[in-house]
Amino acid sequence: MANLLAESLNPLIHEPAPLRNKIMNSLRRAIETGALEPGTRLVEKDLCEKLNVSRTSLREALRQLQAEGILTDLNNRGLTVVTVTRADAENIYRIRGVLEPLIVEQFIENAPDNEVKALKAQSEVLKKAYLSGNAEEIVATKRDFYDRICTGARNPIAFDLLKKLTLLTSPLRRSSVVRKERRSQSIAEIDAIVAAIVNRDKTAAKAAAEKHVANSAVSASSNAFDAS
Amino acid sequence: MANLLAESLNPLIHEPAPLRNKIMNSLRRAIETGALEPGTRLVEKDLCEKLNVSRTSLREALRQLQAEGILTDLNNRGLTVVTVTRADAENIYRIRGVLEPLIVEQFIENAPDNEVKALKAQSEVLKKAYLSGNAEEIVATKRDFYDRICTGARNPIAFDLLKKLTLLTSPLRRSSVVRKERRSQSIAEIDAIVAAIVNRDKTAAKAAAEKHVANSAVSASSNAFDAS
DNA sequence: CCGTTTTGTTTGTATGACAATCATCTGATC
DNA sequence: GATCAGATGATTGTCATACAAACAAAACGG
Repeated sequence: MANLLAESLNPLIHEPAPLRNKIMNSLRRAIETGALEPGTRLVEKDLCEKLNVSRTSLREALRQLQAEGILTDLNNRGLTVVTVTRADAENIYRIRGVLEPLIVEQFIENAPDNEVKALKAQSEVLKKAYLSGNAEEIVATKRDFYDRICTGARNPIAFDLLKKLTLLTSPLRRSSVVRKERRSQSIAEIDAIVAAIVNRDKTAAKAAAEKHVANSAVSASSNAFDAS
Repeated sequence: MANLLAESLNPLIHEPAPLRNKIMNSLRRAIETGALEPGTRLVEKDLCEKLNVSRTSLREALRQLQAEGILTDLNNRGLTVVTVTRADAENIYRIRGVLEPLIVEQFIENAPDNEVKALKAQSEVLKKAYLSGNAEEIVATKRDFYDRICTGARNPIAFDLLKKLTLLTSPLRRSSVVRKERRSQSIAEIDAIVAAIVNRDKTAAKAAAEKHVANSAVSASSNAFDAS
């Protein structure tokens, strides 16, 4: 019980993170969850009051998010949550379509056996999560899965890029996890990736990763743009 | 003469860009040219005095550059110009090795004939620049060449990523242009890319682009890390 | 109803202030 | 002379306030 308590308190106690980082995380999460929809205008004074921070700190956080591409400049009239057009989405998925195979390739090159094993285990957890139906659990588990691959690939720069890119399309993907057909498809695709990784088969793994991205793309895209 | 004068004054006259953007550009250029070497600590007060700006604006610019990865956090002790390790450099070139072929592919898909023609023309200019020997001219011309490809590819997001990635490795590449062997090699590689593009041959163009990145990688890497 | 002026809102920039943190120097003690 | 504690200083993090500039919307006059 002491463990549980410590675990739940640790993140909050004596958080030495600069305030602007907390602000960034807060805003990022809000965008990720849809609390801040694309196109929403961000008025500094309002945010200051809601977050209870000074304009100075808030603006620094905004600049950082702006540089990440999540917020976009609106003339001289402040910032808005970026609206990802269909063309943007296609471009993002094209990029992911080459970055994720690269990550998988580097995972095969650099990850020791125990990490491969752990990845396989995590893929089983993910499979169960897909079947269980809990959307939040799916998202969390999938994130863990991806983190393992990216960390194992020993390419933090690509990891960073992918995080930013996926955040950009999070508004598109939000409702996409729910669809049952896509779920079983995802399971098969992930199985293929993991299987190829276990065999240390780069070509197959890259192909599987690319296919997975391509399918995610049509799923997210049809979800966000075709629906009327 | 009026033209020359206007050209050199234009960037300064009535620039409605926010001050922080000017600061960013100034710092970026300083890093690019080596005036600010990797590892240099950035002290806010000093920079304020040198640039004649307030700490508020400066800090916002710093946050933005930090988000771009050019500046890195040093504990709680301010910012430094990022030092690209050998591993980092390899990773960056791996990423460029998949992004640049993608861009070339999208150029073939999306660029109209007149842009292809203009690109070919620009490649001739670049070739001449390589032979002339003027380092600054080479860099400027090459940048123009790249800009054309990236713009023609209609993928501004990838363009943006590439700009940031290449800026990161600019300290490595700086002395690399000078070497004569690399120059003639570059000419051949770029010719191959352009030729494939003119033929609208995706496979060949991607292969040529990948090869070009790979060769740049060994050149920059041997230059920066192997030399003692 | 349209064009102009006024007003209000919001961002951009600057200044001054203070707390917190970390580095370095200093001095006392053994 | 070495080591440790405390004093000192430099630097960042955060805040409140102020004002100019740009822009939007409302008010006004024709």
